[in-house]
Amino acid sequence: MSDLLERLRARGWRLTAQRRVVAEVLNGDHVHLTADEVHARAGERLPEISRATVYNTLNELVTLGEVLEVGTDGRAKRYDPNARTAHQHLVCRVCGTIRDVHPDCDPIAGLAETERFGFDISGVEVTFRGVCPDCQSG
Amino acid sequence: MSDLLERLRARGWRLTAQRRVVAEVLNGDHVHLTADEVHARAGERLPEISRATVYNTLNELVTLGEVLEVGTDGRAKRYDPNARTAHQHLVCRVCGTIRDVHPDCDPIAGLAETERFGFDISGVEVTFRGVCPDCQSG
DNA sequence: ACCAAGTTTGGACTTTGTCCAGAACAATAT
DNA sequence: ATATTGTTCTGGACAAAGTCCAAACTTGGT
Repeated sequence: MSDLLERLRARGWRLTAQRRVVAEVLNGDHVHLTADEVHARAGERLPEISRATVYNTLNELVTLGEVLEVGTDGRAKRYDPNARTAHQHLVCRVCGTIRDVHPDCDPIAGLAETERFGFDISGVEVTFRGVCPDCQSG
Repeated sequence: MSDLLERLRARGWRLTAQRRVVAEVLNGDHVHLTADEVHARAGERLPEISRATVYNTLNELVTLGEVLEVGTDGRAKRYDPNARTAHQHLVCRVCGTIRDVHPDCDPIAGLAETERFGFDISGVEVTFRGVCPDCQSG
């Protein structure tokens, strides 16, 4: 459960009609829409919303840390509202479906000191690649 | 050492002048050029090479499995000739520098059966994010 | 030398995303 | 209620990254 609106309201973020529909459209589990999909779905509820506003809002949400940008495998960025629980992604090589998965352990711990090249490491992204059940039969 | 040309010759890949310069330009350790950088450098040696050819060649190399596409954090894709040794990437959040790092263990093993959603998993990409020594002083 | 197959070219096109100036919209003060 | 001020939204122009395509060119085999 990600309750994005809840969190935004709690932060005192100015909630306009446009921002509300963007947040509503993004909310949920295993949701990973592209900016264009967000624009299309937001447009169903608020026909006049502009692409620029969708992009601006998504970027603000990312900056706030309430939404994650994920797994551009060459195509458009996708946005994941589930930014509060550490998780990784499992992506179907055929159809592009994304599932959230939850690691047992912290992958940062697996990186030896000698392999850090003096970097100050702040995060890690793990993307598992595979073929989903639907695409295996094809 | 990645010896890309060596490997390509061994596979009997038709080695034209254009393909040769692309492969030469890519060769090395910790090399992660964008398609545009490859085009620019290839152009120094073979001025008439076209962008389309560079893209075609890079995509073929990726398909062959001799080169990896990496870490488009919103910017252009980068190409890594070191596709034969399992390794992961460490990316500077400030300047975008990429270093290759070598994990101790196979991260796929860390994904529980119940978290696989029926996928047939074939690979994993791990990207560590941080700030490199040069950018820490800034 | 000729043919067939594979490669390269350059330009047009598509997709994804940013930028900007002006219009519209809150929220607050008068 | 009205004016003021700062923020947000809009739509269109723009830019970057990459794909597509038909025509021209190479290459290897006979």
